[in-house]
Amino acid sequence: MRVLVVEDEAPLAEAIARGLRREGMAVDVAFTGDEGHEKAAITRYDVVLLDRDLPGMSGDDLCKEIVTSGELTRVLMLTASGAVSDRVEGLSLGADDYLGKPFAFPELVARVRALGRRATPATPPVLTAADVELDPSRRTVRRAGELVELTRKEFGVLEVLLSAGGAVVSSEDLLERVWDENADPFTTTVRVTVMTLRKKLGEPGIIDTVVGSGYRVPGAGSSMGSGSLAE
Amino acid sequence: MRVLVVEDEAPLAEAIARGLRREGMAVDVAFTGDEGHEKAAITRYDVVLLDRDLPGMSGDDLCKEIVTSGELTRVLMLTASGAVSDRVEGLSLGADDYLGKPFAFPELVARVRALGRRATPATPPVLTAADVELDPSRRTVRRAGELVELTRKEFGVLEVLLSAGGAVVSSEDLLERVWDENADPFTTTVRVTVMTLRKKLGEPGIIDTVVGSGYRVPGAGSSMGSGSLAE
DNA sequence: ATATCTGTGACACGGTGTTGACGTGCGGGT
DNA sequence: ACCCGCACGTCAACACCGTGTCACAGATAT
Repeated sequence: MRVLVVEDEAPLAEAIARGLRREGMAVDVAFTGDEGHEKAAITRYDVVLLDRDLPGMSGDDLCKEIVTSGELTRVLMLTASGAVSDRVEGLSLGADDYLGKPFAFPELVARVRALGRRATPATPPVLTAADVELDPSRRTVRRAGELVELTRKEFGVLEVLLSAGGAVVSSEDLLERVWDENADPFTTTVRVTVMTLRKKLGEPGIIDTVVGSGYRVPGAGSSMGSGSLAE
Repeated sequence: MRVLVVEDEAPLAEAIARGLRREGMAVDVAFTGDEGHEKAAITRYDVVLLDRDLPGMSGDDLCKEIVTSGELTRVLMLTASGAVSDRVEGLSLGADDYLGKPFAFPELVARVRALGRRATPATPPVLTAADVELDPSRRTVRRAGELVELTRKEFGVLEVLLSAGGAVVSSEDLLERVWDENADPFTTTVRVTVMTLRKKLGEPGIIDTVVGSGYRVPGAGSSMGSGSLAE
C-alpha cells in the first residue's frame, strides 16, 4: 500500500511515517501543501494522510484537489481541533475519514488500513472488432468513433457475436441467447435483425455469413475499459 | 443512497431513520442482528449503521459477515462506549467507521455520507455532466450555474444516474437504490419522477432513455474517462 | 392545517419485433 | 443446360410493448 503523509511538523511526520512503514506500508513524506500537491500529482497513492493546517497550499484545497482528480486515492484528514463542526466540514470537503489530534497510533493504523483495503471493482470489458467498439454497461456502440444507435435485439446480437471472439454463432444460438425462451424456433427474425444491424453498422461489413452454420465477426475480442491501475 | 439501520431501541432507530430520510437517503430498519443479517443478504446497501450491542446475532458478527461478503457495503459502528481501545477493536473487525453514543446528529449524517461516497469508489464530491453539477453533501443541483430545486426522489435519481458514469441504469436499479424496501416492484413512480426531473432540468435534455434497458446520462462522472479519447 | 411531495391509474404515442411475401445466388440432379 | 430447391437477404405492413404524460389521491413535512 502506497501512503503519502503531508504534515509540516517534521518530528511528527517522521514518527508517523516510521510507524506506518513498520506496518509494511510504502510511505512518502511532504512537509508543505505544495510539496504534497506535487508528489500526489506524480504518484498514485492509495491513501493520503493530510494535516489540515499547513504552510503553502492549505489542507482543504489539497484535499479537494486530490478527491476531484478522479483517482481512487483516499484522504484521511488530521486536525488539531476535535470540534464536531470541524469534523463535519472536513468530511464534506471530500475527505474519506477524519482524525483529531492527539490520536492513538493504533487507531491511525486501523483507519489507514481500512481506507486502503478498498478493492477496486473490475471495470467491465469493452468488446471490439476492427473499428467497432461495444460497451455493454453504457449500452453504446461506436464505429470509427461514431455513435451508432441500436435497438435491444440488434445490440444483443452484436454483443453475442463480438463476445464469441471470432467463432461462428448459429442462428439457433442467437435465438437462444438474445431472445427469450419461448421464441419460435422457426422464426426468421434473426435474419431480419442481422440485416438491420449490418445496415446500421455500414461499410465495410463486419459480419460474415457462414452458409449452413451461422454468423461470424472476424477479429472480435475484448479489452479492458478505462483506467484502474489499482491493485 | 441506500442505508440499513440495525438498532434494537426502536425509538432511536426510528429517529435515526427519519433524520436520514430527511437528508434524502433510502433507509430500512432492523431491530435485531438476525433481521439485519437477513435484510443485508437481500439488498445491497451502501452503508449499514450497526449498533454493537444487539439481541440475536451480535453486532460484531454481523459486521464481519458484511465486510467479508465481498460487497462494497460500508459499516458504521455505533456503541455506548467511546474508549479508544473499543474503537480500534471495532475497526479491526472490519468496520469502516465508528461513532460513540451519544453523538451529534450532523456528525452522523456527515459520516454516513462520507462512507456512502466511498461505497461508490472514486466518486468525486461533485458530480457533473454537461453543464449540470450535483453536490451530494450540499444537496444542490445547478444547471449552467443556475440553482435547480429538486425533491428528494428527483435528487436521488439524478445522483444515481450521474454516479453511474454514463452507464445505463435500469428502473429496477433506480427503485432499489433510491427507494426503500416497501417500494412496489411494479410501480410506475420511477417513470414519473424521471419525467419531472427532466422537466426541471430543462432543455437540452441530458437523460437518455434506452428502450428496454433503462436510463443514461452521457458524459457523466466528470473526471473519469468517459470520453472517446480515453487512454 | 396547509402545502409540497410522492404514488396511482388511465391513456396516447412511437419504436420495435415479428411476420409473410418476394428476390437473389448457389449447387446438385436429371 | 435446364430446372429446382435451399439458404439467406430485403422489404413493407402490422401488432404490441415500453414509455411519456396527465390529473388526481394519499402521504409527509413544516
